[in-house]
Amino acid sequence: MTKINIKYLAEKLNMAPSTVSRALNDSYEISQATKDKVLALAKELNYQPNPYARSLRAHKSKTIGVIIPERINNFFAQVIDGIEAITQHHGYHLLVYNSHEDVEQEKKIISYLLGGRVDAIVMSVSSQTSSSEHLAQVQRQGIPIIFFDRIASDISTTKFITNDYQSGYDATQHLIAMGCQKVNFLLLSKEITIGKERLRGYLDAMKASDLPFSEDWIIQCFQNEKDNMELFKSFLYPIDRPDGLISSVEKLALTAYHAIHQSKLRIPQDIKLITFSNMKIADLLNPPLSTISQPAHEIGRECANLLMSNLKNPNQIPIDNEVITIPSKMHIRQSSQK
Amino acid sequence: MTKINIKYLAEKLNMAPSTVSRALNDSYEISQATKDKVLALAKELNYQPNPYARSLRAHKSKTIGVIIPERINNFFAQVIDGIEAITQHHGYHLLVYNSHEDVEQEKKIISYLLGGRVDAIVMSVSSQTSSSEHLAQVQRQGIPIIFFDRIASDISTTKFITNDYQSGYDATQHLIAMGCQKVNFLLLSKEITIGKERLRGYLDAMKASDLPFSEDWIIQCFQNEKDNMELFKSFLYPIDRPDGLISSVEKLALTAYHAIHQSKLRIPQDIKLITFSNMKIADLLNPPLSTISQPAHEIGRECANLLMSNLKNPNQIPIDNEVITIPSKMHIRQSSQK
DNA sequence: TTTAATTGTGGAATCGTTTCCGAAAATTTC
DNA sequence: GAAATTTTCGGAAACGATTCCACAATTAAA
Repeated sequence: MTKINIKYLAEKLNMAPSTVSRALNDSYEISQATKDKVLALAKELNYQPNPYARSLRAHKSKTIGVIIPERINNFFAQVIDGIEAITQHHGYHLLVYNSHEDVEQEKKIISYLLGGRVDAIVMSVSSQTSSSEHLAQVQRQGIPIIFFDRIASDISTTKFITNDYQSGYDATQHLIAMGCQKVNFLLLSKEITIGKERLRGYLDAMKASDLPFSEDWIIQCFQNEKDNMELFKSFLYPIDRPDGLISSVEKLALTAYHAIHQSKLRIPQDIKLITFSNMKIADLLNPPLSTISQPAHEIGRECANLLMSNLKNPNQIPIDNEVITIPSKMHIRQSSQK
Repeated sequence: MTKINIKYLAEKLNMAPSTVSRALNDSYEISQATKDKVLALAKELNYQPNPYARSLRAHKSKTIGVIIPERINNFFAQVIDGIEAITQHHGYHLLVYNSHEDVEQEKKIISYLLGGRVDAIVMSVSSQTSSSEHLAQVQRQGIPIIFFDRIASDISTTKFITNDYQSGYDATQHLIAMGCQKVNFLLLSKEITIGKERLRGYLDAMKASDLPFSEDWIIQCFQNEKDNMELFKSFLYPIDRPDGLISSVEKLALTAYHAIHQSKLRIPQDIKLITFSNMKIADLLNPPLSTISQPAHEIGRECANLLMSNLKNPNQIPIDNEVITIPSKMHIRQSSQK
């Protein structure tokens, strides 16, 4: 099978490669007659330009790198769908990577992307990520990078988050209003910003209430599900167990559901629960699960829109250093009601 | 910012670019002394090879195209995780596309990939896909393509599926054993092979039983959730409603759950239900949902392993035309029991 | 000591596309 | 009808890495 490239077309047409290239790109310098001939043959032979030759020449890859900490997660899947919805129209492709909540993995992925494989990166950092040196390096290479949800605060760029503080506050207040006396907060890791913000909302709401509070109501959870199961059971059995739980991520809430069921406790009679989650079927759970859902698709679209307009601009304007908040929605269901 | 490429390194080191290249690639022709010098400078300046120059030269992109019909779906997410687990070790990158169950979209994606952007494609076809001409074109271009789950039977390549027929048969038999007299089958679309196979299993199990059967027990569903909700309610209200449901895809089962709840029917007392699904939290639903779960991660790994060994081989050996079956597992939960 | 083999390196071509630079050919202007 | 444009196209360089080919320099063999 002979490869059909511009040179081949040029020979067939008895023209110079430059002419063929210009005709294919609809250059004003080429006569309509020539264009027609070239386009006709190109279509007939089903010519497809080599993207790598183009990228090499143009120093643009027309691809965006997307790094997420977890793939089996509705939130991230929706965000990627949102990104793709926009980038597709601009002819961009998506290179998607899963860091599995592992900094080392994240660094490795970043290093792959440093050679110019992508024109920009949009990512949500892993829960382990504390230092952001590897992310700063990306910027030094001149590759635009933006964050969503789990952001690296010390990198100067635009970050898209939801109103994590307010949601944490509201969720806590809601549980208290429903009669909870001892609301615990399930935290995946202290490193990630959203965890911090959501926690801050929880803490302020606790302070604003007349209820007692103890530091050990903040439950520092593990990455591992089994460890968490042990942990949860251990604080569910005692007589002074919590009567309300706020989970900062979906995964922990589901493990909590399992743990509570196994402990023969009833939701919401014995313990009420609300979680941050984009699960679609929260209302099908037993009992229906109260959630705070993030506008995932919109976040993805906003990320992509920002990048597209930045990349379209030939003069490398740095991306604004700002945090854009897109509000979440609280869905009160049975799991957190009286 | 000056770009650090081989030529730049060569100048700094007073060597020829060819020497630098060979040193970086640890060629046997280069002395250790030279290698050391080159590697040292490369590390110091954090040299990153340009992947596009490489791809252009080598006619290899080190990227795999992955096309799925739905991103917000545990099964496909797990498959991609499985693919990535393997390809990563071989230095391959994943370009992921969502066809949104739309053939036209699928064709468009395929056309993007025709220019040599990817070294191979692994995909699950959209439920609308009946003709496979666009897929045949990929092969004619010399790009290996393999399928999983939703396969294109008439394309000569390896396809990974689960024992759809057997699972459909077993699930039907299970419902009958639980006392169902009228088991309906929810089908997303007749076009897709898994739907067909699962349906065939259902039909054979029905035949093998002593129960009556009618063609209209096969419920042809829509893509749209609202339409399906109407449809489901319409057959749930009558007195001769089914007392058992098999759903060929997760989405339909969840809509059915909603419809059944709204119809004030009880699962499993009034109607039993089992579905093909890789949902992790089936046991948290109300009631816990019986599922047939596919070995998604393993399917992904198998796909990737096959491609990696095929791509490693320099002589373009065509991929075997065979169907490999990896068995699913049936998880009986409350929704389908007495 | 001469010849042959080995080792280490440089020069240049190549991958496929785009674009800068020129230069015919066609057209317009005076 | 000559000069000035404008239109249309070809040649060649460039992007960055790899590799074929050539050729010194060194070492081994005769």
